[in-house]
Amino acid sequence: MPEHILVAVAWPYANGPRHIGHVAGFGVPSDIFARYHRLRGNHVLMVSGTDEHGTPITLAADKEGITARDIADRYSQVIGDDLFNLGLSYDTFTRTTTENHYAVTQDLFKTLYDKGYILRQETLGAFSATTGRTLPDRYVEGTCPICGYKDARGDQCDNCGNQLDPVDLIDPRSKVDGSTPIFKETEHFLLDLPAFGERLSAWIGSQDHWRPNVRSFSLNFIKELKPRSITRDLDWGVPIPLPEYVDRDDKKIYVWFDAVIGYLSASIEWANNRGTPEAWRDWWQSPDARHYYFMGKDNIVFHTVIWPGMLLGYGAGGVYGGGSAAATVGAQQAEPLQILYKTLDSLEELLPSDGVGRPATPLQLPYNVVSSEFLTMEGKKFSSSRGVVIYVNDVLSRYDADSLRYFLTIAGPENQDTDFTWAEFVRRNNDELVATWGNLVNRTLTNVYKNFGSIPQPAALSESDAAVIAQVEGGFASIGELLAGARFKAALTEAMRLAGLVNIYLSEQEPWKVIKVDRERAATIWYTALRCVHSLRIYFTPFLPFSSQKLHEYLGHDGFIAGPLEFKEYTEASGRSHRVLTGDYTGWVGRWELSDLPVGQALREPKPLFKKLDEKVVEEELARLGA
RNA sequence: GCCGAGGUAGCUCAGCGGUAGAGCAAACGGCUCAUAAUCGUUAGGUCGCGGGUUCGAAUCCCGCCUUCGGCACCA
Repeated sequence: MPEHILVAVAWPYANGPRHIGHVAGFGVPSDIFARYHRLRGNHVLMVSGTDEHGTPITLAADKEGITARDIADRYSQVIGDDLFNLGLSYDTFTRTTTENHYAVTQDLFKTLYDKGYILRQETLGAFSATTGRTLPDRYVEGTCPICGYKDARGDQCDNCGNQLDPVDLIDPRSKVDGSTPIFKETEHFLLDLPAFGERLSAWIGSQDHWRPNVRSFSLNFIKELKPRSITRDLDWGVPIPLPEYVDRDDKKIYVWFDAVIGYLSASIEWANNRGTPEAWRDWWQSPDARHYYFMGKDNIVFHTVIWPGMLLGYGAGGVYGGGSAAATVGAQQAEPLQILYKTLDSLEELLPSDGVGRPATPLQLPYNVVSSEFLTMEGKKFSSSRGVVIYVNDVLSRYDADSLRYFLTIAGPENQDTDFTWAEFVRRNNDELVATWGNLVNRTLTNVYKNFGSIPQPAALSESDAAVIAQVEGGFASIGELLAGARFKAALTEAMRLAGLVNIYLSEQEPWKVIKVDRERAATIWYTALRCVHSLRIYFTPFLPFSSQKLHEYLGHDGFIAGPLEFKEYTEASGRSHRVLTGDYTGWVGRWELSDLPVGQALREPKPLFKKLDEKVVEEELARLGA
């Protein structure tokens, strides 16, 4: 039975281009996972988008004298291009600035508010005297009241390590322009996380299949749950859906609150865009669906505690959870919802159209939260400001996506921090990817193409022929199990080991010698190698989609085993349009199972799958870093 | 400071209660179909330090050293 698998990928923040550490942590792993499950015949929905609200984007905009939307537009484009070029096969990669996302976010907020899970509280906040903008704690600097250190930050003193409150700093100043901040009382909304404490504790405690660090970290975190602020004093965000706030420009929903809702809103957008507006429910309201979230370790609690808390609170309520707009927009709530959405022109189009009568069903909680560690760069932390950074775009402009995907999988930060160095990148590419897998494919295809032109008819298989075939074909089970368990590094290692077995087999059999005396035996040896390559092609497809597609074609097969992605433009009610990264993956032909190697099928002229890199690129890239 | 994760061969990492592993780098040999690719052999570690539990610990517990992450208004 095919399963419904939601692959929910962390939303890259659109205040600049993303570096390879970001795609190493969640982009490539999530894509491998999604492609594997598609090969298994499961119904995969892979969603994400650019995260476009929040203070850093407004600051970047101020710096350039343009609007926050300008910044978000620019980097949403850049990031989308990067993900496309890396071959990340999202069903929908959208943005948090769509009307759809605003509507879903406001529904979540309003529903939680109506249910009493959102509290109101007056707090003291810092504001810039020059711009009137809010200053987050870390953007206020001053003298530490405890140790006297002159450049303490509002949230913490880097000298004595004590946690601070910006109000207590002596001679506070704005980190942005040095002006003295103004402190004033402001009302905020807080998510009542303690209300979910027991349920979260029981739920997390029972998730035995999570990676241990994710589970223990989360369990520890919820020991001391406090209400968490979900609004900010800033003009760039989703409007607060309450009559007294919805039109105000000085207070919006906190970016993290809306960002996690993106998983749901993007699923709904996907369903709408393809003309089946209810289809998202097969993932979100089906108890059999499994949700996998991919992110870096700094985001764990947002996905294991805060978002699940929001989902628990929302339950089967709200416009989306209840199964239909009509069911929840009953007599009592019809009016507030009108106010709620009055900034939108056409609410109806955004709401489910035919869900009336569907039983209220709570939205699904995460099944697994797959968190990665961090990638470092030549031994140092990535830092855009200090120039310790390699942008995805930069790498892809000079090297193949599959080379980068290979490195980020085999040497990525799956279980612990790992280091990217150009020397390792070149070595992994040349000595592993090219030498083991690329070379096996190349020597096999060129020999067969040259000597037979098509897949040769084998005679009876010898014991060693059968043995190597059996070992390689065992990969469907062994590699499949590793992939299903999100153990990507081990899975790729196993695939490489199996490819190596075939190289050994060929060295022992020496078909290039045999062919001079016994053409039929040589044909059998090459058939055996081809049959292994034919299966290995499937194993490598999730990891290396571009080269696997080429191999698929060289073997004489038709159709896409890993086909093209596409951008589509969608226009919403307001008339504003946005670009979505998507693709039609249902027509792809590969299956994660043994398939016949058709004897007599003509091969297409093979070319090397991968490029060997000159050792000089190490020096060149290091020089580029220094410059 | 509190919480958490890591410190294993020259390098990058896997193993996480049962005689120390892989790849690369190093040394030697075979092969020459293949992107001078490949195949084989050898060498290389008191598994951060100190205690403890156990028949047995890299693997569990305690302490210390060290690196990194989180600690509510950066995402």
